[in-house]
Amino acid sequence: MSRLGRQSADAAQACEAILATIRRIPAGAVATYGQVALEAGFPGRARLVAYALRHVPEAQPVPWHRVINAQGRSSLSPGAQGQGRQLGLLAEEGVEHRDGRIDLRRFRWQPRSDVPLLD
DNA sequence: AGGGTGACGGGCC
DNA sequence: GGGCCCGCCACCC
Repeated sequence: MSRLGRQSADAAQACEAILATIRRIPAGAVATYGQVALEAGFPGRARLVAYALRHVPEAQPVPWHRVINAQGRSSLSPGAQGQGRQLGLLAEEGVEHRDGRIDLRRFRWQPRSDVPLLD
């Protein structure tokens, strides 16, 4: 198992579900922590997403930079290694920001909402 | 066994 | 718009 440190089997399983959800976020879109939690089956547990993200090995193919907070901002520490890095990666994917703020109305990931529900 | 700490968020004011 | 408070809960002293 990819057990990071010592964490409960429960938490490890939750993290996997969360990372799997994050992998579904397409380039050019972003999702909030709360949104990922909900989509992964853990409504109201945004902090669990933060926890999962904190422990993602860099080598792993998880688009961590596509997860931002509900204010449309990076929750990483200010600086080139934190917010700058995340905003840079997002910019490469076409996600624009004004003074570090991303317009969620434009770039929020909308899982399967594109499915036309014809009446 | 307690208390503190978060890559959070919603509700209020 | 911004700030505060409180719920959340896994982990770490």
